[in-house]
Amino acid sequence: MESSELRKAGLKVTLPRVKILNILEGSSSRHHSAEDVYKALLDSGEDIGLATVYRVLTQFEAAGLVKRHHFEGGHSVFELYEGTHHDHILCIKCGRVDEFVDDTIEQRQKAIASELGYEMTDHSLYMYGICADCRAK
Amino acid sequence: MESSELRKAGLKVTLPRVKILNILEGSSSRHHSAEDVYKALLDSGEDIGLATVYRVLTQFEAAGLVKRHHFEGGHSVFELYEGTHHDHILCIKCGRVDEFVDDTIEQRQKAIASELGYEMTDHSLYMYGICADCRAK
DNA sequence: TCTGTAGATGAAAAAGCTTCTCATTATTAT
DNA sequence: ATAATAATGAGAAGCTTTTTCATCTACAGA
Ligand SMILES: [Mn+2]
Ligand SMILES: [Mn+2]
Ligand SMILES: [Zn+2]
Ligand SMILES: [Zn+2]
Repeated sequence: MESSELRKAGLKVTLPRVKILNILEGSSSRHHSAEDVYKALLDSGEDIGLATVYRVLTQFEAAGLVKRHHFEGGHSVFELYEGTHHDHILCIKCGRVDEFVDDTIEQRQKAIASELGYEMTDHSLYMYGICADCRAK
Repeated sequence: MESSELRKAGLKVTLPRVKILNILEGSSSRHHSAEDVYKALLDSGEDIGLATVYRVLTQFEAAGLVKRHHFEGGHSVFELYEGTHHDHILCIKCGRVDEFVDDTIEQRQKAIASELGYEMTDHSLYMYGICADCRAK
């Protein structure tokens, strides 16, 4: 149930927060812009402001419920955080997104940060290309 | 001489383009926002519009003279393209930027893209952390 | 060197995403 | 149920970037 997740995160259980969490959990796609979420709310008849969507997503991020990404093009996309890091590869033709984890890359990143004197706090790896479907024309 | 670089790129040799290239080539820092470049122009007494700065940087990118990056926070930064790819690690305290290349990571990226059925066209890896200086307080 | 024209520029407006403000409303502890 | 506190919605505003359009410039050709 969503209420407990929200309470656990120290957030009051309000209708906008429940509805937004519903959308993030119940959607077939995993990566949503704020606008996506807003439109889904409108479609399901909810009258929730765009400002609230941004506020709530930012709060969810701060609470660790969602992860924010900056895919090419600038604007933010959000996805439910399931406790494990992964990276992304995007099709520049159709927008398809695939996820992956590679231990070799993860380890090299740590090593490089350390060699350069950094204590790493975060990293983001995005790859762009043309997916098999799009290449098949 | 800058004029030949511009001509080689198929761009007319105009004062704004020469001045902007000067700034990119003659600056101690390698990574500049459009605003940075604009301020540098103002400081050197040039009266060049911000719109022109954006236009020229975008043209330079299209011509392969500069590479555009999207560091965390959304806005674009530009650097002269010297013919070789590299990745970046940024200090979240002081803004310091270090560059690196790691063949292991590059190869794994290619392999992963291929495993997932993609023909890779681009990739970007940014790491964030706290640099040695900033950790030393 | 002069000239015509395609292309470049500057100023201002507009676009697109995101945040802020503030009056109103909802939640929750008591 | 009440009071205190936090959340919401609408719209304004903020920021970076792009577009528009009238004016100006570079440069190929005469
Ligand atoms: Mn993902
Ligand atoms: Mn660089
Ligand atoms: Zn595709
Ligand atoms: Zn630092």
